[in-house]
Amino acid sequence: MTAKHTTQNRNVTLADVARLAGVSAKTVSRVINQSDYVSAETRAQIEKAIEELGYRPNRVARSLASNRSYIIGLSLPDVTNPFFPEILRGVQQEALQRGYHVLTYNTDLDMEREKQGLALLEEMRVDGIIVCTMRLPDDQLRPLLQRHRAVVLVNRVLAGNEAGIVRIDYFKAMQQIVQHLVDGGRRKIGYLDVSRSVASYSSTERFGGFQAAMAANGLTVNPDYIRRCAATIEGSSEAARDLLTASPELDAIICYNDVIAGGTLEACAALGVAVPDKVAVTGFDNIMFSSVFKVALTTAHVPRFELGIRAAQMLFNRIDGDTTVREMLLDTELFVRQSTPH
Amino acid sequence: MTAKHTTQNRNVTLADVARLAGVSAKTVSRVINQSDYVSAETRAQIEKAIEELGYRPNRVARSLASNRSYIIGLSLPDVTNPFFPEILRGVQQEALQRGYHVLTYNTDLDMEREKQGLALLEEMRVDGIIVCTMRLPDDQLRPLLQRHRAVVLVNRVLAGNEAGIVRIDYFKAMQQIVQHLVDGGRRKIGYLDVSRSVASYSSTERFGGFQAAMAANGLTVNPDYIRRCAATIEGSSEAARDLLTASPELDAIICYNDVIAGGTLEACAALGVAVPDKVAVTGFDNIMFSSVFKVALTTAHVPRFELGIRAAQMLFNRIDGDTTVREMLLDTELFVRQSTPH
DNA sequence: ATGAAAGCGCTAACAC
DNA sequence: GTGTTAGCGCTTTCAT
Repeated sequence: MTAKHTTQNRNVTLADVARLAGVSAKTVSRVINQSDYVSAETRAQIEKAIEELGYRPNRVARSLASNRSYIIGLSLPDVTNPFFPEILRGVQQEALQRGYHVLTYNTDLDMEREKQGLALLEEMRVDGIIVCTMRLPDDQLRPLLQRHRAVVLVNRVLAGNEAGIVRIDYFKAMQQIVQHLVDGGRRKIGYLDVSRSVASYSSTERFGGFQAAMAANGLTVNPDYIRRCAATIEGSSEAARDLLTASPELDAIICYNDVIAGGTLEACAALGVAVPDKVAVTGFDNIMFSSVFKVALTTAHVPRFELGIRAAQMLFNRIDGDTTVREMLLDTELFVRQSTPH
Repeated sequence: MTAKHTTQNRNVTLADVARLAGVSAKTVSRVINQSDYVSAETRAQIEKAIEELGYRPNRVARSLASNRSYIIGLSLPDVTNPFFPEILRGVQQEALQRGYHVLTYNTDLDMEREKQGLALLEEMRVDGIIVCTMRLPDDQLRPLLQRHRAVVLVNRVLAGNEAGIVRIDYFKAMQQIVQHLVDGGRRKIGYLDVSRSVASYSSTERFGGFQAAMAANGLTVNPDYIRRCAATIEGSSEAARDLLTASPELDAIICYNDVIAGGTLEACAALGVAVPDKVAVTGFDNIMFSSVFKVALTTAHVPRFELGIRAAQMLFNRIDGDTTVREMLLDTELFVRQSTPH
C-alpha cells in the first residue's frame, strides 16, 4: 500500500495539476516558478491541486526545457582532509541564499576521478562549477573546464582560461611562519613537505615562501633538512622520525600542513624530543583539531569558510555574465600556540 | 574564440553525431550506452563522429527519457565532522564500481536543509538515496523517504518504512568501554554526552550501553556526573572543566565521541588533571586525529568506510528490486591507547 | 543489426 | 492574466 502510494506520486505531473485545477500547464508552471503574475484566485486553486496530488516538480524536465538547473557543482579532492569541508559549507551558505543547490563530487585524490567528476557535472548541465583540484595538469584541466558555463578555481592558477580564481596567499603566510621561528631564535629549520606527483599551487607557494624567507634572513636551505611524505599521520610520523634521527641538530620543523605537523609531534614524543624547547613545530591550515594535538600547534589560519563564500559569489557573478573580477587573494592569520617559542 | 568553442560544444547533440556518422539517432544511443550490438564498423564510424564533434551525452535528457539517472544521493548531516567523509568514500567506491555516481548533500545539522536536500534529490529523480540523518523526527522523515525509489538509512531506526538500515552496534561498543574502565579499576565514571534537540540513534544507543554496563557492574549512574555539550572542542572543553570542577572525585570520563574527548583532554591539561593517572578519558569513533591528541585516545573504532560500502550495496540491491536484507548490524573494535589504564 | 515515430515533463515564445 | 504550440535531447516501443 505504501509502495503504491509512492508509485502514484512519482507520476504526478504538471499536466495533472493543471487538469485538476482547471487551468493550463503554463499557468501551473508560472506558479511553481513564481515567474509571472497569476491571479490570487487561480494561484490558490493550483496550490490546492498541488497539495492534493502530492505533486513535486521534475527538475530533470525543467532543466532540459530551460537549459538551467539552479545547481552548481563543487569538486573536492578529499573530503577526508578537514581543509575542504569548511569550503563546502561556505559555498553552500552562499548558494542557498541565492536559490541554488550544491552538489559535491569527491575525487579522492585520483586524477581519473577528477576527470570523471568534471565530465559528470558537465553531462548534468549544472550552471557552474567550483573546482578544488590539485593533481590534474594544466593541459588536461583546461579543456575540461572550457566545456562548463562558468568556472571558479580555488587555490590554483591556470593561464589561458576564462575561469575565475580565488586563492590564499600561501607564500606570504609561510614567510610569516619562518619569520616567527627566526624571531624565536631558530636557525636550523627543516621542512616536511607533502609528496605529490605534480607540484600543486599549495605546495609550490608554501615552499616558495619558505625559501624566500630563509634567504631574506640569510639562512641557507639545507637539502638534508627537507623531506616529503604523504599527508597522513602515519606517513608524516615516519618521515619526521627519519628526519630527526638523521639531523638531530634541527631546532625547528615547518610542516606543509597540520596533519603532517600532527605526525611530527607524534614522532617527537616517541623520540623524546621536547617541543618547542628542543624543536619547534609549525603546521598550516588551522584545522579543528590543531589546538588539541599533543602540543597545541602554531599554525597559519586559512579562512576556508570565507574562501567558499567568495568562490561562490564569484561563480554566481559569472553565471550572471559578470566576469569583471578575475582573481581574488585572501590572507591568512598566524596562530601562535605552544609548539613554537614566543 | 574559446567562448565560441565552448558554445559550440554545448549544442552538439546526438542527432548531430548521427548525421555525421550517417546513421540513426538510435544507433548512436546504442553505442554510448553499450546497450545493444552494433557492427564494429558502424561503431567505429560513430566513435569517430563523437570524437570529431566533441560530443558529450546530456544526462538530463537521458534521465528524462529513461526515468533512470545512475546517480544516487547521499545526505550527510555535517561533513565537518570527520565521522562522515569516510562513509562518503565507502559509498563512492561501491557506486563507481557499479557505474553510478554519488551526489552529496550536506545538511549542516539543520532540519530545514535536511528536508530541502531530500526534496531536491527527489526532484532530481535520483535512483536512490543513502541518508545519514540525526535531527528529523520520524513522522517528518517518513513521508519524505516514501517518495524515493530506494532508500537506505545509516545509523537510524525507523519503523513502518520500506527503507533498508545499516547501523553500528553502539550499545555493545559502549558496554565494552565501560567494562574496560571498570577492569582498569575505575568506579566514579562521568559521561559527557552530546546535546541534541531530539534523541538520536547514536546518542541513545551509546548512553544506553553506558547505563547497562554500569548496572551490570553494580555501579550507579550519578546524575551529577553527566553533562551535555556541543560536539566541538570549545563546547566540550568548557563542559569538561565544569564537570571536573564540580566533581573532582571522578576517575573516568566517557565521552560521546572523539571530538568531545579532545575537548576533555584540553580541560584536563588546563586544570592540571593527569590523564589517565587521575582521570581516564575515552572517546568514540576513532577519527583520524584521535591518536595525536594531547593524550592518545582510547576509543571505539567505528568502521565507517565499510559502513559506506555496505549501505551502498544494500541500496543497489534495492534499486535492483531485491529488498530481502532489511537490516545490517556492524561491530566496532576497542582501541586501547594512553588515555585509559591498561 | 538498424531505423521511425512517439513521448518523457517541463518551459519558451508567442498568441489572445 | 492566461492558453497554445513547439520543442529541449534523449530513449522507448515497435518495425524492418
